[in-house]
Amino acid sequence: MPSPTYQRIADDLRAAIVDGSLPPGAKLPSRHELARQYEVSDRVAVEAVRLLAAEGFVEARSGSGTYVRQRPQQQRLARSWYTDRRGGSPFRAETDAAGRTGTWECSSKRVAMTPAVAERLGVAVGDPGMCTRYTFLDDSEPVTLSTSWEPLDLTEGTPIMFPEEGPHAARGVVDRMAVIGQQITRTVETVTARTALAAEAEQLHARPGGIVMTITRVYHTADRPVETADIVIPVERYALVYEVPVR
Amino acid sequence: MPSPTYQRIADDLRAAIVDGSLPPGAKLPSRHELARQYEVSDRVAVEAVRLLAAEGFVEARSGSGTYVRQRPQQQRLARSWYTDRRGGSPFRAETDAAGRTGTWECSSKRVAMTPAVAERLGVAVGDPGMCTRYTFLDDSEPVTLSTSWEPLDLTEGTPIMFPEEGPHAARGVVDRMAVIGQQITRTVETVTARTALAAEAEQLHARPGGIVMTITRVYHTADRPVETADIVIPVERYALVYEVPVR
DNA sequence: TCGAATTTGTGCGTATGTATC
DNA sequence: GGATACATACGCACAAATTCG
Repeated sequence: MPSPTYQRIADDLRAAIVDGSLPPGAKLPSRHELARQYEVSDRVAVEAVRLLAAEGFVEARSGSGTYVRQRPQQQRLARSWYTDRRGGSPFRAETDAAGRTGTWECSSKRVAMTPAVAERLGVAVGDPGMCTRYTFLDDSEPVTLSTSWEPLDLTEGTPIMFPEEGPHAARGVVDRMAVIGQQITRTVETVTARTALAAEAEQLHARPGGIVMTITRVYHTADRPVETADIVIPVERYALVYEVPVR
Repeated sequence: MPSPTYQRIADDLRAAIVDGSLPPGAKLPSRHELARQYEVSDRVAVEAVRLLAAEGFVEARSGSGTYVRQRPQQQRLARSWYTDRRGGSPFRAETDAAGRTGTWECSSKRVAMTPAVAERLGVAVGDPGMCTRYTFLDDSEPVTLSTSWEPLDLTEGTPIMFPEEGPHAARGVVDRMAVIGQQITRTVETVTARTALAAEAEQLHARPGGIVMTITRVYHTADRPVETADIVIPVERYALVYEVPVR
């Protein structure tokens, strides 16, 4: 079976973009022009271009034209073994090093552990936990969403019970846990990717349908998991960098 | 400005899928049904469903219906500090541990270093290099593509010049470089994600437009970078797991 | 086995609105 | 303001796959 026409047109244009004959910023033929060249109806050309837009290869500007997307300079988000060496939060250390201004907003509330989170933390479903939602901002632009859970059987009644209140606020998890004698020794990060949900796209000022990477992070002491988080990062603006010692 | 209707319909369905009211395998209303429910034309319902299909939430079967996709069990691809402790290739160690059968195909050729690769390896553009393309198979299913470059000023004339020939074939890069006295001490992996190119989708037996993670890997000795690779992994089947010591 | 009904995939022509130049 | 270009929407038509009596 032959590919449908709109696929064939999209394939032609995609190939031209990938091999550089349509460089970033170049303007695609208008859909009238495409329809004429391929001898198809206007609508078919629309479908072809819409497909490329959904794939992120081009960006349509109403009234102006459709252009090959500039791949915006990705910032690097280091997640290496050495990032937590100094005090403060890893995110702040990151942006400071790059000469940018990292801030965040958050809110915490008590929750009952859901099955997925309970399993990661090795606690029972329904156990009490502290759930904190963060939005990280880089020069006022939202760049990362994070939802974290800590088991209250560890932190209840301690000065670090609320991650962002009291004398130990705004430090990283590693430092905060150290205050109550929990020495975090390792973190396991599971990285995958998917398209952004509508709510996430809005919060991150990202394209709806844009790709996000998700990190499922679990901090461990020698004895047990003590914190877990779901982290959402738009691929448009950030790449993850892992530096790993060998042997 | 209000969202277009087809977006609103897609948002409703997407939310229902994410919160579980439309579980994996569930059948979506047909486009006639959707058009009736939302009091829109047939075409608008088609666009809404097409959007969800492009995002990978649903799968349409012609003549039957449109169904919420089963998320196939993601395999985990460990990229931790300890993976290279034993001999052989990391990929083989991985599949062996999971009780599966890892094999691969590859071909090597001499190339002149391109600017992007030359920069990673700290050599001059146009310097001679050995470029090897791998397709990794897991129980005969292609799961990872990798293109690797090694500078020939290091390996020319040595027994490891061709990665997959001679007495040291089919070992990992770390072991092979050790043969010529290059002790690899660390690797830097930059992780990002994008939609698959048509050729990649075909090679990986993946959905065209499906999401792949890409890893740009550089192996370093204490002195210099000695190998770099571009690795492409379909998100459908694999998640990356980084285990990172803290402090 | 056949055929009718259903459902998706694709395509055409048209219309209206809005953004850009 | 006018020409151009994209965004959305309507309605219709037919092919191909599937389902089911």
